[in-house]
Amino acid sequence: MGNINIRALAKELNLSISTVSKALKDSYEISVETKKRVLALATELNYSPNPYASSLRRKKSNTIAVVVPEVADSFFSLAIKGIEEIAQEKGYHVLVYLTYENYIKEKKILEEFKNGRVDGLLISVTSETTDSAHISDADLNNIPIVLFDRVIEELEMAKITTNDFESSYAATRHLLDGGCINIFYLSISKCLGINNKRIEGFIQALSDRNIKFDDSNIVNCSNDINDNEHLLTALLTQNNKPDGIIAGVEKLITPVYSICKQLHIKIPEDLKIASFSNSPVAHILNPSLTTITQPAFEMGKMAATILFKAIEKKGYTIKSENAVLRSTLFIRESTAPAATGLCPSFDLF
Amino acid sequence: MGNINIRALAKELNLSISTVSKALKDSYEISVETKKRVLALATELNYSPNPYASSLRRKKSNTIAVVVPEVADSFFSLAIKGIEEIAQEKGYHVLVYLTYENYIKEKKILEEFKNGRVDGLLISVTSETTDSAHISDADLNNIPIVLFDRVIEELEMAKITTNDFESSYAATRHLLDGGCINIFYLSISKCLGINNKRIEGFIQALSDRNIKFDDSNIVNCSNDINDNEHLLTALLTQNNKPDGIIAGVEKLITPVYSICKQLHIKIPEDLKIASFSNSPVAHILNPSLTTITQPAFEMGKMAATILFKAIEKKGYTIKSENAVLRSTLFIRESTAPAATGLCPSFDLF
DNA sequence: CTGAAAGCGCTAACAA
DNA sequence: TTGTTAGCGCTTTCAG
Repeated sequence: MGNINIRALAKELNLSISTVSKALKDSYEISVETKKRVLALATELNYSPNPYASSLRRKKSNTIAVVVPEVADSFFSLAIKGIEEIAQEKGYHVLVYLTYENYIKEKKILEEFKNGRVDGLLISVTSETTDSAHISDADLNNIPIVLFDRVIEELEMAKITTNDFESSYAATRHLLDGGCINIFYLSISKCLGINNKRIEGFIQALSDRNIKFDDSNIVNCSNDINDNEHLLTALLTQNNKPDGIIAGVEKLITPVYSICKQLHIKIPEDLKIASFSNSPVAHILNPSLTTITQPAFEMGKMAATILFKAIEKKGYTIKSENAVLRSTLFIRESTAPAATGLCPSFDLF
Repeated sequence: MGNINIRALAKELNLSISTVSKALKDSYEISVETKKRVLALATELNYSPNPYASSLRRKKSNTIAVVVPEVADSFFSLAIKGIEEIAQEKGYHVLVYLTYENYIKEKKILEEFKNGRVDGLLISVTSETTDSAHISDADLNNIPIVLFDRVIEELEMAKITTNDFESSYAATRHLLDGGCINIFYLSISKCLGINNKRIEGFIQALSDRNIKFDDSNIVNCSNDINDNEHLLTALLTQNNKPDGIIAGVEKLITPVYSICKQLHIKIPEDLKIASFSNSPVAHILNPSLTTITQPAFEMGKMAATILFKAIEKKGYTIKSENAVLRSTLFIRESTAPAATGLCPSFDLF
């Protein structure tokens, strides 16, 4: 009934509590005979140890926390999947927290980790997060932390990222090669480091080709769908019309495509589009979408793997671990050069 | 430093442990003055209570578990989001477990809940799950359970589902109205109740129109992508070619669309397609996809809300709660009748 | 209004 | 090889 504990087993078997405890842990101190008896009764009575008693005593929760801005997004879903897979292998439990791109929420959530609730933390910060004191705080409590994807540069902690500058550069270059001369970058946040790197890659590619541009070529989108629709409609109807777009985040593709359809803007003839995206359906979109695809699942796995290195080896520091994985540019129809038909999709790198 | 506990506060303030404990809980027994002092020191020392000590003592974890087959899927992502939102409101923590459609894993995961780790469980079973003893077991441990989407009929527990029969019927009817006479249903599992209801709706719609069909009109897909590609290629090249497809699950759409492109099968002219799907990009696919869309986010919220009713009111039973939410049929280009252009999408019900 | 004390269920010294 | 015992940090009677 759940209320069967180690004491009940001990009583039933005429053994001491500690003997039972050790037997259940398969301790070498206990005779094979006794172990058998204990195990038999345990399974018979459907005994299951109370994890919190154990956590309290051992100061170990066997639980990790994953804090992400969003889950209904291919990147984060895949990352969580990677994390969960490793955690399951290691016998750990995974607490998932969503921040909804809200810094206050993120801060409040991290408060919960200063007290032994989790043995480690994996986090990808919100687009509002500039201050990182809340993360340092968690660090001060000696819980190992791995930042992934949306990291904070200044923090001296383990970081798993992708080659954002290079992949953004490559995508921009690809649009330029296709004949674009007025490309706009759709950004999600002014403060996100990862976003800035992507923007830098974008700008560098333009500079390298001596294409003129200014701040207005960077469009700051919001987290609100309606706002974005207005913003994007304005962008696509303004005088200085874009002939190319790089979307810094997957969720902007739906409104962009919809608006183009509405306004009869032809992709890729009138407008070429590439997006950072992990959507599995990019290649069956109309037209199929050129994407910069991050190895989300692998990032999750790697982040978790590094975290467990710190958790398992006490005192071992992972603070300088700094993996940069490579994204892949999948070239598809949405960026096909003029007068060409269907491009087969392929991996650029 | 995390090792600051209630005892340290008490010592510092020359108060007893219990007074401090009560003060922190804002108990009416404690003077305003004392409360102030306690709170002040607590914040100053960055005190945070140990959740597991509290859980152990109160036999309450303030944690719920969500067990789902998959997370890189729009339906489950959205459902998790709904659940997490409610949990956050209530101040609960959410443990997420993925079963990867593996019954053994599911069983092992549920084992963990017989001991107070969680105060409640939300589960959508794997496509392999036929036996439900593991779920009844968890129930016997008095932890409230809400089954959602992929439920097990036989279990007398709270269930949140959608009108699978009706929506499948409506989708099939829609294909028939569009002129299909040889529709195939792509199924994920022979044992899943939800799947069977969808199949029944499908069959009923065919029967009602006196369309002949047999078991071969139900194609059992696997969880392996490669297997499915072969299966679907075979289906689309066989003599008895389908002129309509209903996909019982979102992830089959990518291979179906790809194969059609490869084989130059025109959608919707040669083949009309409708799919159960929560993908946000259905309407920008090529061609845009007719979907039966479940209210995934709302289902998650409702499932969590019902769970909390049971958690919060001790002894209150939710076992007979049985909400059936309505899916929406979004009619789009992939099922457009011959010679018609673009259909605006609308809600059929 | 405050405090003493028992104990949630388990672990780990230490003793026997 | 087994048992005794002292907590982990908190909550909650019950006394004062």
